[in-house]
Parts: sequence; structure tokens; C-alpha cells
Amino acid sequence: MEVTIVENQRLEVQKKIDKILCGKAEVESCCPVKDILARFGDKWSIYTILTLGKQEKLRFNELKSQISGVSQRMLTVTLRSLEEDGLVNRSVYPEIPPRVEYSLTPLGQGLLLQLLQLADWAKLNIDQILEARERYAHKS
Amino acid sequence: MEVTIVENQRLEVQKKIDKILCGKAEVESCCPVKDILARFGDKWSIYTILTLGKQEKLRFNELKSQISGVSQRMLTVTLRSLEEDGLVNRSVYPEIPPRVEYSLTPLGQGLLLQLLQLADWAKLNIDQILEARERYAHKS
DNA sequence: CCTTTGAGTTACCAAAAGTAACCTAGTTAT
DNA sequence: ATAACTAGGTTACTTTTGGTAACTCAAAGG
Repeated sequence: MEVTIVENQRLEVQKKIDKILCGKAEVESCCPVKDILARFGDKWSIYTILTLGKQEKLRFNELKSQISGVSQRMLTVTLRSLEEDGLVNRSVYPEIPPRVEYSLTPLGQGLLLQLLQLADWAKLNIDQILEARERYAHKS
Repeated sequence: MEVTIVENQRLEVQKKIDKILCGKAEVESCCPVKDILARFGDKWSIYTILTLGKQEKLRFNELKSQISGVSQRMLTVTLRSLEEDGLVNRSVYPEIPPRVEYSLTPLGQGLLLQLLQLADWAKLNIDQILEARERYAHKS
């Protein structure tokens, strides 16, 4: 189970990371990947995408109740930024009271698959992390 | 290239997400995966792990200069929390001036591999995201 | 004895997130 | 006919977090 990067892997990994982080200060609008990671690098975006993955469509208040702890304001802000990036669809039905349905775009579904992998890793390694926290708490 | 979750995949995905998010309000300390995602869900943690992936060991100021934009304070805070979670090793050499070397633990290297996949996805889909932002800016 | 050095702290200020009240406008209940 | 309810927000205000700059520590070198 122990994953270690051995030396012959390292060069490959280094090159990859260099490309991702654009270490060499590119000419124009340096490193868009950083910019994108910064976008869904906050917890509400991740939860929102995971929650939207459960159903095809979800209304605002359904999302709000399923994402425990999110405030109304932060949910709107998060959904707007995901919509701006083309990860989420927002369909407004002009009724009273209003009805708004949110769903993942194909792009958003692609990101969902990546996040599921990340979550799998988290689930697999959670015990190690909790142990490490225990150790850290005791040694200090 | 278009990734779409078809209906027969959805049930599987739903079950997976339910497990990850612990929808059914578990007895004690509900959903550790949420907790963990919240930890490296900030941008400095992601950059720090990616940067530490480039070399086996890096000293504090080397890290600071390679992670563009990070402040001294935020780097210490980020490194401490990664150390607490057992993702990063911190070795202090009792010299004057002090020398401190940081490196990824095997656990951290496992997370690095996940983040590389995420970054790959970002690189692959960046054009679509930038297009979506253009559209959003114009339509408003 | 004054400066430099690396790896931090501390104090202070700005920016982001959380809280709670308010808004809209048509439908139902009183 | 007016009051309350509805869903999906917005606005104003407070608290928490992040960023900036100055300070610390202890020994070596000038």
C-alpha cells in the first residue's frame, strides 16, 4: 500500500510539475492552471460539485440543505463562479415563487470524476492522517 | 473528448458520493473525508505539495521563492498543517543560522499523485473554461 | 560591537466568509 | 382586502482569515 516515488520516477514527475506550475515565467497570463486550481480549490466548490453529482438536477434550497453548513450567500457566490467557469448550468423558470435548477455541465462532470478519485484517496488514507494528527498533538 | 455521465453510471456515482459525504449523518465525528478535503482545499497547500514534489528536500526560503506570491506567515501556517496531517516531514538542524528541510512523506507523495491528475485535467480543459468565462462576461 | 543569516514570530490592517434581516410578486388562507 | 407564505436570492453588518512589514534569536564575520 505504501506509495513511494522512486528515483527514476522523480525526473518525470519534476518535468510534469514544472509544466503545471509554469516555473519558467511564461510570456502572457502566466500559468492558467494555477488560476484554475485556485478556483475550485475552496471547499464549497468541491462539496457543491460532489453534491450536484448525486442528481441530474437540484434546486437551490435542495442544494443548500444537502451541503451541510453552507450559508445562503456562500452558496450563491460559489454557484455563480462555477457557472462562470462553465462547470454548472443554471436554469431559471420564470414562475412565482421562482424555480431555479442547477446541474453539472459535461465539463463539470469531468471534474467530478477527478474529485471522486481524490475523495477515494482521502477515504483510503484517512486513518493514517488521523494517526498523524494524534502523534502531532501528543509530541507538542 | 466529451465526458458525460450516462444513466447507468449515475447510480454507481450516487452511491459513491453518498459514502464520501456521509449523507446519513453518522454517529460520531461525522464524515472525516469532508474534514480532510477541507484541509488541502486551500490553494497554498496544493501549491506547496506540488512544489515539494519537484525535489526530495527543500529549505524554507527555497520553498518561499518557488511558490510565487506566498507570504512567510502563510507558508509557515500551511507547512505546519501539512506536517500535522503527516503529509510533510520537517527536519530541523540545530545550527546557527538555522537550517530546516521539508520533504513529502510517503503519504504526501500519494496525495501528490492525485493532485497531478487533477492538474492534468485542468491543463486539458483550460481552453473550455476560458471560453466559458468569455461567454459569461459578454452575456451579462 | 554591529551587521548578517535563516526561519520563523508578532502586531497590525485589509479582504473574505458567516449571520441575519430584507426583497420580490403571485397564491392561498383569514 | 390584507396577511402570510413561497423560493431564491441581495444587502448591511460582524467575525474570521489572510497579507504586510517589522521584530526576534544566537552565533559568525568584519
